[in-house]
Amino acid sequence: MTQKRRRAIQGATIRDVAASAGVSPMTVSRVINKDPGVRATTRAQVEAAIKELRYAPSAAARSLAGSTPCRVGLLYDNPSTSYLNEFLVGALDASSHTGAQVMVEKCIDTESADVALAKLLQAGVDGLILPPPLCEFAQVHKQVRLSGKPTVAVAAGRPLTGIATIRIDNEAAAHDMTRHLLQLGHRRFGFIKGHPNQISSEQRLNGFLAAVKDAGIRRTAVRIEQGYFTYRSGLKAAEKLLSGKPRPTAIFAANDDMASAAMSLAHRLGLDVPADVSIVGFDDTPMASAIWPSLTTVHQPIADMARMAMDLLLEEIRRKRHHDSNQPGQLLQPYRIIIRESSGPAPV
Amino acid sequence: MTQKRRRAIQGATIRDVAASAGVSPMTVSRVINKDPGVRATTRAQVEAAIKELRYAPSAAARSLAGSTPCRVGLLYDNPSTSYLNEFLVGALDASSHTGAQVMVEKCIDTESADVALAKLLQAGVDGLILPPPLCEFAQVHKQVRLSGKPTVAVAAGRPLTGIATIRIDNEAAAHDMTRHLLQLGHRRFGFIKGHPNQISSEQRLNGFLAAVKDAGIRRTAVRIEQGYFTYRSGLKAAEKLLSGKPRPTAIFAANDDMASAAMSLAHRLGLDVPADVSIVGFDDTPMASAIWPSLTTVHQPIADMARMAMDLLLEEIRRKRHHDSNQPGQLLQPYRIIIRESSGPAPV
DNA sequence: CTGAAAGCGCTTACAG
DNA sequence: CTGAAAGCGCTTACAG
Repeated sequence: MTQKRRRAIQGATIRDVAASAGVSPMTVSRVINKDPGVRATTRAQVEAAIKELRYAPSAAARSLAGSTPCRVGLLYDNPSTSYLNEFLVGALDASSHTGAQVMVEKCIDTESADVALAKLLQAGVDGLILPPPLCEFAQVHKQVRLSGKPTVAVAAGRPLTGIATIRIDNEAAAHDMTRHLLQLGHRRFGFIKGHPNQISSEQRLNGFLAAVKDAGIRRTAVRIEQGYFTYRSGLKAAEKLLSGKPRPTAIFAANDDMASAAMSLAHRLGLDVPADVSIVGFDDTPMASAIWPSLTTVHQPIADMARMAMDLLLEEIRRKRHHDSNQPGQLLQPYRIIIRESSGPAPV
Repeated sequence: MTQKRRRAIQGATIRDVAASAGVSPMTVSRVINKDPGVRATTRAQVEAAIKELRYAPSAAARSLAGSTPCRVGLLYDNPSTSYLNEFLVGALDASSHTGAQVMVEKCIDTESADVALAKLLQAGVDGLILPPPLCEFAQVHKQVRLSGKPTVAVAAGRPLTGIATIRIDNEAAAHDMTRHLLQLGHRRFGFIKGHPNQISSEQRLNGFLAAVKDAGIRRTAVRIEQGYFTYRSGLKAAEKLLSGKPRPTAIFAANDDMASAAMSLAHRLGLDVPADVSIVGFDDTPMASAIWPSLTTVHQPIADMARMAMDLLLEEIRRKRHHDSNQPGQLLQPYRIIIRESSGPAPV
């Protein structure tokens, strides 16, 4: 070997990790690819070395060598810009770690979902990631199943057959949030529903209704308005709720965008939040802590869920490749109630 | 060789072309890379073979072998969630088209910018993309220059030596927007400045002041408050502006987040937008069309700028590799004034 | 002006 | 459960 090794600007390689962990490159490769046949202790050592060396597999090498799925299609159509923001950060991050090439397509309605999906499939994606609300459209499911491509649905309302999902327990979260309002003494409620095309909308409403019922509140003290997860729809719904007599002392919106709209309207009507009316949301997008007063809401780990979606998808692709016919993974993530400034004691 | 060659889904390889043209793979490589040192007749033979075999070089192999840059670091620290959203969509898209691996790091302040940058460099990125405001921090510039990595600054205030930039003419845009307000009859103005750590803040202010001055408006009819590009800072600034006597009839905020905050406050004070006060922003983030009334603002092609940043960066990396010492590219993008509902005739 | 050798960082296929 | 060998398709560095 008269030639010396070319520059090492590339950072750590699989060989460095192997040396550091005291195993062969082959074993490192197995860990990266989540091969189950690696002893737990070995895996831990390798993972530690990966972390320490900040090792990121080379996408080029993996795809050259042949195994890695390199293309992941991400199809989105999300009305909430802040939700999407979080999601993309997670997706981009996962893409950089896994070396997968994420191909993004946006669509505006169900019609264009068809076209966009076809486009992704033609580009040769190995699998698909569907953020809400696309992940809940029956038509999209059908097309996805037809394509035979492994798919992960994020924040789907419930487990889906043949499609992996990552979600939280929307009903329990809404129930907990409502209990928070009840504990503050609220007895007259307004609820702004999410888009009817998403199961989670229904689940959030159900959690709310169950908690209210458990507390012995009569249905007449509860007003429900339809929203569509957008700021604008929240504005309309809040208008109806706040002009009703008697006025609710607390409004629970099924996402942060609508809660924020409700707050804006309350201000325009000269109401103080939370002295006159408490307003709470759902998702804990960055907007929740940006606005004033800051929003009490349900925290959903959106970026993490996007990251996990990528990992789960790569796993599914491999499973399918090995003709493993188990049901796709179904991950349930934890949520948290975040109490900020927009909720307070009910006015006397 | 007991092992047989793996599937040939890839189509023709450089070896096939070489064999067909009766030369070595090396010569084919030279032709592909437009190396001038190849005899014309040889080149012609190779090109014919390439055509005949429909040969397309493998991106993965090229990048592995060393010619194509594969890793791009994206360091961000942006207070505006909607701006970032747009930016990431563009970055993710460009990443999928170029096949480059984008490694994302977030930092919270200048201190952590140091750490985050070091992290990216250690991960072996070939170049860096800096969205605002990082692209304007002197300390970040210094560190970037020290690293010697090709870098593209997006939406920097002005051309930077040694760093490629993509930007719009902030001053001209602010000037145009102010003319729009003047044409509507406004004569008393409030202006919410952007973060002082960004040159564009100053430029937007300057454009505004120049237009106001050109129109013969006295400085006493103009109130300027400091903001920091965040919703919260916009709220504070708007509070000062709207409580002043006489009240301005138009407020120009240096970005959409602050404009949106000003609108929220105006509503809280019982003012109608635009009947009592016109409010305009800058950036045209998705928020601008989400809120109500929708926001008149300056459209900046954020996602496109992120996409171009990626292309420009790959070019810079190649330039640097060939020791081409020209000044890095400086791209100026067009802007547009988008007139929506939040601006109207001055109250009489 | 052209080519033979070595290697990029990873994986598949095989062996133990 | 783990590893040694061969190879993915291309390029850099060297030699002629």
